[in-house]
Amino acid sequence: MTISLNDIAERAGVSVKTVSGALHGGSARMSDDTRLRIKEIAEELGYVTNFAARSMRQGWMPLIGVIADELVTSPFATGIIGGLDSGARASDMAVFAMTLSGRRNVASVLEEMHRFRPRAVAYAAMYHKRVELPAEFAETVGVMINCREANDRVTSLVPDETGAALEMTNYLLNAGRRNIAYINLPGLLASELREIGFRQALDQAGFNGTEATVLPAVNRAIYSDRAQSLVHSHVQRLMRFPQRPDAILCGNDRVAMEVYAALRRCGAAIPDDVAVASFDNQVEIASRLDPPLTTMALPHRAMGRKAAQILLAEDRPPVEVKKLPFRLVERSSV
Amino acid sequence: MTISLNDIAERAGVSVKTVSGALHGGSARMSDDTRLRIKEIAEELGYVTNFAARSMRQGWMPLIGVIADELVTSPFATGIIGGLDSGARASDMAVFAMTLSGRRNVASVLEEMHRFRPRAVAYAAMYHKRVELPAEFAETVGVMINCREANDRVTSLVPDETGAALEMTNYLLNAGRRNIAYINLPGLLASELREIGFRQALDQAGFNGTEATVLPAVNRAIYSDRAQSLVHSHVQRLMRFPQRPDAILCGNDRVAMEVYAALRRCGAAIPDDVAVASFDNQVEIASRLDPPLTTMALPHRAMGRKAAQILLAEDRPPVEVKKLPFRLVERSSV
DNA sequence: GCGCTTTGGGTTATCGATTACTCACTTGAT
DNA sequence: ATCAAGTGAGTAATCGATAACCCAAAGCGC
Repeated sequence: MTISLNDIAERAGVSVKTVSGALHGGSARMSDDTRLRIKEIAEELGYVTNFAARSMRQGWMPLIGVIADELVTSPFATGIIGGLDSGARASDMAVFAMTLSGRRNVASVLEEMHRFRPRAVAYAAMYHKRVELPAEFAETVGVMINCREANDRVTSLVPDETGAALEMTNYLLNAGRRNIAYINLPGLLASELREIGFRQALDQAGFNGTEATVLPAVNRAIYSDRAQSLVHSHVQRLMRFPQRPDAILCGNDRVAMEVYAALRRCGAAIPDDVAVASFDNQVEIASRLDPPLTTMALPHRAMGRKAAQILLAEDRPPVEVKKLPFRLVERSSV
Repeated sequence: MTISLNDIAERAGVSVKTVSGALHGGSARMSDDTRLRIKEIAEELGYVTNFAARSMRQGWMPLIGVIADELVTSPFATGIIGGLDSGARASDMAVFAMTLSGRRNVASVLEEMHRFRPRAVAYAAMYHKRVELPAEFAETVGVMINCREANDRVTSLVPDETGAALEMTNYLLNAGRRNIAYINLPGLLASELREIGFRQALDQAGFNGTEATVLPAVNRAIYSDRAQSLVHSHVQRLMRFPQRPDAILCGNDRVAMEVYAALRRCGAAIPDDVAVASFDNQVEIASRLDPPLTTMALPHRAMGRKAAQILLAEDRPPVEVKKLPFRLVERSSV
């Protein structure tokens, strides 16, 4: 049997309310003497608050629910959940994640979640996308993380893809690179937005299109051999151009990995002959490559923390789409 | 305001107890007519069970708590949490994970967890290790996943490292390989146990030690250049041996990745000249390598599922250490 | 000395679901 | 016709923490 406030009250010879006040209500009126004595007894008996009981009165459990659209364990989830967790902990809340896997749909997972009466619920996607949320849940879900609700009826936190590409391209330009190729992953929302930023930066710098090249890598199965050979052939062709690129910007770190291999085969040195830069900062890849890859880190942790802030705010702020900045991680590939 | 049984009872003109019986108590005595009518009203009002309230009587929430010793997001966690989740769902339980990060110790995280009154608690490690659990928690934690309690006072589920190495080595022997080198990662529990299996298999096959070689890779920072060069130099030396190995068994998939690169530099073909095999089945690596890597898959999912079974069993089985078998994933590197 | 405020703490109702107990009304057997 | 068994459903207590409300004693100004 677990210890309850009642057990402590009995032992201390006071009423439950006094015990409750002593342990939780910081400002409850009582002598320091009583408070201290009660705390000691609680400690001694090994009392642990029963959140379920408390929630009967509060109406909610100190939980932030997260509906994740992939198993909560992609390398990308680390940052989101971690940020959410640190933001939640600041308000003595815990994060409770449920995964949208197999044939479970949003509606059923949300209902399952609501059985636990979380204080607030967020929806998190593993990669930047648009998500169609059934209309009746637009109010239930407080924040979309790493995704936008199809009709923007819910506050969304997404990476500022375009801004990141702008920044990274300018970084390459500032490093003296003039002939920049961009190997993209078509079909992904992130890629499309990054491409916009890339072009913007070149426009602003006064370059016209002919000096820059945008080439597609393969979208879906980036593990397959075809993808690899596609990047390889792109790189080979690029290196035979009269105006050989002096920098290659990659859609993400995986593409960069293939570009590294392709450049090595062509005998091009990184960064001396060709600088390589990329997006995501998938640490296992980026810091492992030789030379270590300069890349824009996704603001996963920041999105998580910000989400907690928004969800736990006193008054829910108006719906908006917040674009969070990437962080430039300088390694030695530029 | 959320809907309660009371609201439904009022609307249906019956008592709460009848509503409770109709919705949850499968065998409660009442006319099908009443039951159906109540269910319809519940549906219409959007009733969602309040687990907190239910738990007041049950004494626990339908939760399986997991204390994870790393952020719940290593690629290895996928299987454990996923298995746990599928096992839990079969009993209408949810998985509630908390991470042991920063300066939070087991005691404080366990207390935090107990506030939610989970039905059972498991401890999960991200890689196979021994864990020192404070004595007072040996009874609180029901199962250790992927780790063993220092004094084996708690039922543990761990991968059968030795058996896996035995099986894989025999697989190589059956494939006609006779000169097998093993490049190990010293200092890791898993590696040491695998090495035992490797030696056992050779012994059983009647080989003496001279024909097999066990070489160390670097333990900690396997991303560093030194590690890479260590493996490289091992491989180079091996390939110059009079009795050149025809197979290299690797401590894990990362080591295999480096071995691939080293072999390529030596001009050795996989698997024609040298077969390569490994452990873990880190899919992102193993299926990506060229040729795809044959490796023993860690039983993460199985451990998770088994853990749920044990935790939710009617009567807690006696403490034991269960070794779960790996699964041989045949690709084309042997 | 009287009434008024402050301090310390008790009483009791409440949140929502469950359950032991009770009760009224049918049936069916004797 | 009467009693026993069975059926359908209500009553009220309960779980643990909290909060509104109440009360007694002490301190204070006049």
